[in-house]
Amino acid sequence: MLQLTKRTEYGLIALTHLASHEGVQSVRSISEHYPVPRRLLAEVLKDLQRSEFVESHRGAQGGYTLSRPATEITLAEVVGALEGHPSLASCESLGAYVGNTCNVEAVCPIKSPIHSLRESIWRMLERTTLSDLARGPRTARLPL
Amino acid sequence: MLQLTKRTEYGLIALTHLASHEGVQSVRSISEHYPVPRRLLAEVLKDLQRSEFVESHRGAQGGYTLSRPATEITLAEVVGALEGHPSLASCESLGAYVGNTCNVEAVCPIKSPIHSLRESIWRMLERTTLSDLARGPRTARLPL
DNA sequence: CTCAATTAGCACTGAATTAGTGCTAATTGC
DNA sequence: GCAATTAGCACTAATTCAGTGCTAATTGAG
Repeated sequence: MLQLTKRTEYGLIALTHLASHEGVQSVRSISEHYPVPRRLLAEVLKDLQRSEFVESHRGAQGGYTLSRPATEITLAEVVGALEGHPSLASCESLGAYVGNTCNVEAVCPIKSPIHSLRESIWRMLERTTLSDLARGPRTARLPL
Repeated sequence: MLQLTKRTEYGLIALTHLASHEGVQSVRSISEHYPVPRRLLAEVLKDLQRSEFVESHRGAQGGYTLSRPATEITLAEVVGALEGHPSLASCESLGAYVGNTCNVEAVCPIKSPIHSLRESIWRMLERTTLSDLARGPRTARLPL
């Protein structure tokens, strides 16, 4: 289904929030701004900490901060960390195709085109940073 | 998971096959060329018939043909028909957002950017036709 | 006119993925 | 000490997806 998972979506929301709000932000304070299951948001932030997109501050008054400038965090990195690099079509990965070539008709007819499609999507994600998202819904003009 | 479903993949393979093979092609004859579950391919072709991408010819010697030139069938149409237009982020569809605006922070910080992301992917799909796929894996240079 | 090949329809099962929750421990400012 | 917070991990429930079973209708060929 050519679409991002909720986790990724929540992750992007959280990161964007961090990008546009100074200081340590707790899960509670972030979740108060968006209609998002707090608990799930917490899980995602833990993931983002493990992937080192954010730094965590434990204890009371704790929370998260971005560990890098928003201009240096690309959507490709975030999406890649939260849901892995997509293969778009299975013929790109393996299974039906042995030794990287279709085992019946020499080469899968759609393999390479689909591959370039994915590459293009990915390049788009690589060109878009958190600060592009943080610019806000009205002014945002993504570099696509 | 930013990736196409098997059904879509099979559909694209079938359509590409039809685009590069003259005359009526039965599910059997198509499936003999690719490592694809015949039965599932048949289901997908039925869908494609309902969406009027192909014309069916019933009875012995029956099968399918493209109902339009391959140059006029875009990936966007096919993907849209087989798996619906992706909303990418759930805040675009509904649920959390009432009346098209986020009910907590006026506007979701990622809504519009995610929206443009999706639009961009979609435009990419709209620029790619079946004949681009049918050009074959080696020569294919998608108009991206 | 019969038969085999084929599409049509539709429901179903099982697997995989995703969404979301429960619980407890560790940390830390106040 | 205590309340707020992150850490970790396991688990359930919901949804989506892949694939199959079965039967009817159609039609060209012999």
